[in-house]
Amino acid sequence: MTTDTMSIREMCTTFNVTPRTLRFYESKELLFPVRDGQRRLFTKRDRARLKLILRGKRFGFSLEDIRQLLDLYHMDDSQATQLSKTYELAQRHLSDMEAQKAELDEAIGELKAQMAWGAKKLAALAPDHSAA
Amino acid sequence: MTTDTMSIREMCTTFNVTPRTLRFYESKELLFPVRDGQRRLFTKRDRARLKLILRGKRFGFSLEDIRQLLDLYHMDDSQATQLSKTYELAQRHLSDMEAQKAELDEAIGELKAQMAWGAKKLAALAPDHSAA
DNA sequence: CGTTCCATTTACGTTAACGTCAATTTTTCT
DNA sequence: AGAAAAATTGACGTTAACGTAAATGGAACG
Repeated sequence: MTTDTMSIREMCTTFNVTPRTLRFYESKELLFPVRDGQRRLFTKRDRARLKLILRGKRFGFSLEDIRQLLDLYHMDDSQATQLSKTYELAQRHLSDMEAQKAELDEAIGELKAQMAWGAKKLAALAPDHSAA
Repeated sequence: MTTDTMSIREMCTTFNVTPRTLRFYESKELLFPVRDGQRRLFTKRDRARLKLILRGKRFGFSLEDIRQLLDLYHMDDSQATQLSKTYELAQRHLSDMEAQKAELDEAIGELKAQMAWGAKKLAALAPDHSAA
């Protein structure tokens, strides 16, 4: 274990984000890199958080939503006063996600049906290429 | 069948959107209400499209993405030249959605695990209320 | 027939999530 | 040491997806 921390460049290539994005997330208190003089060093914790941030984004959560959810993932025993509040927030997000899953399943089914229709149309328009 | 079309107000209450949103979608060519003089009348087709628009939004698709997908859903036989292109777009979106579904399943599992941890902490902090 | 209500158009404002550019340090390489 | 490369801090710009306000125009109602 040479370092255990990563430079901003390493973070960018690893997670495919820009430096600006990492600084922005720090300014929004989503990440807390330590400092080596002026330079940022991202810890394992930052990496874990960033993974969750990027995942949350893919699900359409706002950064502010994500920031609050991260509190649940990284809550330690000392700061457990807000735990209950955070727990409720997580409950709501879980409901959202399960509803989203159900709808996603339905949408996938519908899209597949439409694509079957489209494939049929395509076949009708170009019957020559069927025996390639 | 008294009307078969809906006023902008009816649309708003039915779909829980603002008039501005409907006009905005029309300006972006996502909806095509007919006119009664100046006033918009939304057809059954508009309603079907709006449902898909709102669903797409919930999945994090941009309006431009959605606009192109709507072409697949509402493509008629005459305008089938672009069908192949649209079909490929739909393929990509379908892949995205299935990947999203897989990730969503995983995230739900993780969030549930975290919540179990949180519930345990909560129980440890307030052991008195267990026998209500 | 005047007023009140709803719809329309035009146009500027807003928020989130960064992008981009400039001016400075700070490193790193030779 | 000196030059090039990389990091930092402002600060203004940008895009998407509407919000909001002002002016105008029918129409419905007592």
